[in-house]
Amino acid sequence: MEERYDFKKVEERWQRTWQEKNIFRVKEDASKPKYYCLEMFPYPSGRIHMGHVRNYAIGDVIARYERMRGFNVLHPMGWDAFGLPAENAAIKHGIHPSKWTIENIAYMRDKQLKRLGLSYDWDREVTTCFEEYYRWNQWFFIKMYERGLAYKKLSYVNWCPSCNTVLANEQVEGGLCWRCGSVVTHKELEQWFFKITEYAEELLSSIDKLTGWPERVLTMQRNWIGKSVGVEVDFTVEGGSGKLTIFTTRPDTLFGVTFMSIAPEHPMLESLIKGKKQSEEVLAFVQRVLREDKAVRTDEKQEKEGIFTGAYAVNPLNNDKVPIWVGNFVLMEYGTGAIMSVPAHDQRDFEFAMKYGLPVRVVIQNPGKSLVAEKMAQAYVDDGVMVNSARFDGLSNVAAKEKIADFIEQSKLGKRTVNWRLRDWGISRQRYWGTPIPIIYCEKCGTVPVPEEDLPVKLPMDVALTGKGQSPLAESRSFRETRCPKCGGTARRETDTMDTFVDSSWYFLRYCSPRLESAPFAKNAASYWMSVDQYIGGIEHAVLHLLYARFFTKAIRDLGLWDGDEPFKNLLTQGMVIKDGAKMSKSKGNVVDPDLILSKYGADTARLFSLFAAPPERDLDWSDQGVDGAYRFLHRVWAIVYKHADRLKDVKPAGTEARGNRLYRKTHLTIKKVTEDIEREFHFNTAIAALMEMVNEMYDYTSNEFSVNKQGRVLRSAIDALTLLISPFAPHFAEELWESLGNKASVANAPWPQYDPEAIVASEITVVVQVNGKVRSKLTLPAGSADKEIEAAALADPKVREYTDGKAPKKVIVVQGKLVNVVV
RNA sequence: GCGAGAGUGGCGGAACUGGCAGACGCGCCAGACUUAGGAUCUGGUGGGCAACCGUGGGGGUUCAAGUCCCCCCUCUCGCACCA
Repeated sequence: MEERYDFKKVEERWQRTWQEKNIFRVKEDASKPKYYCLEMFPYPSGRIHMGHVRNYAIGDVIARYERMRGFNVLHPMGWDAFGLPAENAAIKHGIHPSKWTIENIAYMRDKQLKRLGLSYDWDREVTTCFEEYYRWNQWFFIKMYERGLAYKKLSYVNWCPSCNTVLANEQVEGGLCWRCGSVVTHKELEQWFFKITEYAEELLSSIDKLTGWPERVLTMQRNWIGKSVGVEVDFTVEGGSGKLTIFTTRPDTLFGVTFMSIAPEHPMLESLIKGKKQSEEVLAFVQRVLREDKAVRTDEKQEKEGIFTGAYAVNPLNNDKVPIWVGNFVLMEYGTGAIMSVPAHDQRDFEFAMKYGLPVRVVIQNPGKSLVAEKMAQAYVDDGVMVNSARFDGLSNVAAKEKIADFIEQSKLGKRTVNWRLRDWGISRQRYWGTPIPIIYCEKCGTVPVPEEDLPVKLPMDVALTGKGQSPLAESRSFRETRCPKCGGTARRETDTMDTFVDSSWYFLRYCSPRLESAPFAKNAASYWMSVDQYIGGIEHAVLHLLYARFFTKAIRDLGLWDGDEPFKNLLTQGMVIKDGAKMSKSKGNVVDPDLILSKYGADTARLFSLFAAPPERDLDWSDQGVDGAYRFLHRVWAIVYKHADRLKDVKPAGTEARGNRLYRKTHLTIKKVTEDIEREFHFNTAIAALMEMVNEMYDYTSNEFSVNKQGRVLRSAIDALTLLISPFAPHFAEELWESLGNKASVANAPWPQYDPEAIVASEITVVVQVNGKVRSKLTLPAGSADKEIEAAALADPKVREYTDGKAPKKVIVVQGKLVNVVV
């Protein structure tokens, strides 16, 4: 151990040692409990940013802690390596996406991540753009195709004009592209879909099992899936031109229908307006609305507009004749594209009725005060008693919901049904750098999946990328033209590639057996390692990756490949790294480059600071001065250990005989505190604060006359504990101290310290004395003093006497060993 | 509008079941060592001269409230015409 802490030497040395000795290589071991710790793998953009540093530092503390607790820890890392930036770089700089990606990975792995000292089993590295990986994307696709979970249909899709590709619903944020922020347009295209809706019910119901996930992620998923239970009801169109089917979640308001509204795209529109005097006007309205951009039209602030079609529908419950309107707010893709409108009990309908002078009919009476239709200023949407609803009058509307639904089903007027907001997952992308969809189109045989033995369908390397036009793969004749696997005739390949979110939907399973060539993963390995015990990543994936991965896991289960329902048992969503109150971004000029921090302070300081400055789930405010503080702390620890290490090398650590010693007690209190803080929601910031307190105590303890004989053993046990406790946070640093104390094996595999409950018992207690709830004095009493003794001591206290002014106390409250409140 | 989370010193943040508000760190002030200090160590540091006042604001419960209850304000994130 050198006198001065030289982080560069220390970190390089231990990184080399870990690698040479394969300290973090793991394999299945039935004799040990397993722990799977996973951080969301990065996109190889070229450089890591502070968000990555934070994410991996958090994961590494957990992995190292659980390892020391005796778990067999799987802690892998890989690359989400397909995606658009590689293609854009190719277009801009003329470098092949493959070369660009592989060079980025090499830099990020060897020059950045490895410098952070993360305890990964690098032998399990997974790279999704390699054939050995993406062939299994294709294999899953075919398995899903065979089961009807992958299908092709013509559909309106979200189209990003800037990225030149399709986007899934999950990738459109407020009408803008999630990647580049361009306004998303719509296009009709033949698209491949994964039938995620098949799992809608289970994806929703098993959310309740995800007790280790943050509530807001669960809420976001629930909202996204958007289950709504209701009834479909057939209204007949007056004049006999068929049925108009509507969906409602409020069958209890059926008697209050005063008009109907249909979407401008509704297929019945044409027949409804045929021969009506207003048909031209209606068509003009519809065309105007349809020309508007979808994002604009569906903006809530957009004024609700409509026009009467001239046609009427008959309410099957009371035979009322109600006008049919076209509304710009009615969505063709939700429900049936037609709604019944009940202005008395729906605010939107109410506003629409007021605007166009349509009638209001109350069918649910407010039990408090009587509603009068003409005097209503807004819709009444709460529960109440049924009125104006024939034989349902007098029932509570909650009961009537069921009764009316029953009646509708019995009379064959409609049926109970469930509507979902969740749409099937469109996975076709008209881009190059992704997994080719393994489908062949044959004129004779139609759509033919590529046979398993012909996989992978390799991504050709000689495709010209222009960024213009359709799928780049369509430009490659050698790729496009092929033979039909069924009849051998000429055929063409599908030239779209898969959404890269397919890659990340099962990579956690691949880590279980990353080099397996016969299957995506080995069932026994997955049985041992899965599920992921702790998953860590950003909140931005709440409904993208995290929903797709859950879907894939369930589909994989149904393929019989793994016996589990959910991929991630516990989820930690770490906050963003911000600086000067804003997210780090090039345009703001507040980016902190991890490379600079690593060169100036080293990995251990960078890790320590990013864990100390805020609890993991909160945003972290980066502060250069705060980093100095973390750096200083390590130097301070180094200095005190260096000062005593030589003398203490052969000193036995103190045992139970040291109970009662101040530093010994602090040591055990710190072991307790750090352990509990890690266990309790990973509160690393307070755990590190406790370590700082302990170091302050060590300085205090050794500042006066110090004798190795008398105090050395206590100090030795303090330094031992400190080294172990700090090792998940500052691993290189801890290894160096651990070695200097005479240990041969890596601290990474040393057992986590245990505290001695007897050692933390205090011999004296400080009792706070309050008069009328205000702190007036403090008493130091022997531990275990009885309440009566504490009370007597408090009343005898001169300060208390002064404040009670000689009056007899009205009441005295004694909180066991802690506090006395004298009430006068 | 709905849902989730948050408002505590000059700053980042502590306070786990109601019981000393401000742990720990940054910054600042003073001292020591020094030719020097942007190194290190030691001490101090919520406001106010004081009584006292202090956890976004206003009420309440309680011997005791950052913590529990009611009303309101602000900020962040997500969803948002879903019938």
